Amino acid sequence: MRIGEVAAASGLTTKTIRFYEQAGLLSAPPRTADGYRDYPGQTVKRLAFIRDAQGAGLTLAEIRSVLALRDAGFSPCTHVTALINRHLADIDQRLAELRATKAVLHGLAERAAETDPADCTDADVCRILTKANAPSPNRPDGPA
Amino acid sequence: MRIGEVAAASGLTTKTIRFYEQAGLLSAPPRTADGYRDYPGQTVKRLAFIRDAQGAGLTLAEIRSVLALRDAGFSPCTHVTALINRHLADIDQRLAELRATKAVLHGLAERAAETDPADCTDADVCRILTKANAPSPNRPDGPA
DNA sequence: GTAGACCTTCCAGCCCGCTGGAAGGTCAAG
DNA sequence: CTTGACCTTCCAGCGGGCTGGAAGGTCTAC
Repeated sequence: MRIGEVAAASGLTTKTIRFYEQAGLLSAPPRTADGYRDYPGQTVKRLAFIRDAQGAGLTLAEIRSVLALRDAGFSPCTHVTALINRHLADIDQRLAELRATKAVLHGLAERAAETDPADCTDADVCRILTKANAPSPNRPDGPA
Repeated sequence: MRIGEVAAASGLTTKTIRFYEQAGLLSAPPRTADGYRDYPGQTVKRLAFIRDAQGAGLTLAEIRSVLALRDAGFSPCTHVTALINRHLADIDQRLAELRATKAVLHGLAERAAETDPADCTDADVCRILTKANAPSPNRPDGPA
């Protein structure tokens, strides 16, 4: 099938499909006499897999690694399990960061509510934001 | 003071400071006779403010808008409050997304635990990740 | 013959917040 | 005089996942 059909069947754009090829997620398909890409039907499944894996939060690079294992004849189960666990850990960390930021913002919102704009002088830029990190005993550091 | 001193005092790099100038967060300082940037002492405070605001999760574009208001002689309080509230909303949404992804991954991890690699055939790429082939009877699928 | 739907390639840009490097100028110390 | 620290400019790239456009080839239908 041609790229447009694959696109329609998979819900992606032709651009994205070519991009995936270029990114190593799809191998280059055979070409018709006039140079058009001629995909086997499984490509649609492969793209569906990519979608699923993306939905699970895997990056294209990770998905590529899974596909490469499979393409090389290995069962990627162990690898996939490791990826899943790593992503779970990442997510937990990200959740913690977000919650910390949320707490900071809540504090600021409170402060905003009780701040008189008249107190906000030029020197401070903005009194609401200025001392944000100061009173906190343990600052979450680094723009992660 | 020269850019290096400002960098040392603020904990940023000279690169970053020049970048901030270019990004409109700092106005171009006067120059010494030999063309070096010659910053007033307040710049360090302004940079500290930028850090604080970043710590609160504001983007540089937002911080620029706050600074612009202040520089124009307005009190940015209302604006800042709106930004804070918007960020809180964003964070809640992001938290929800992350939790959803986490749930998906947990489901996958479970499936991984009970999947026999031998069942994982070439056609599937990986049975753990493939949604369509999921034979689990009790998996409510709800993409967030 | 001509429109238009499809395909091809390659290059560029998007967002965000920097970071690195090249190539040069300026100053103080030894 | 040389070394080295500092400063200047400009340009490029990172990661992630595409997306857009230009400029062209090819097929079908009318």
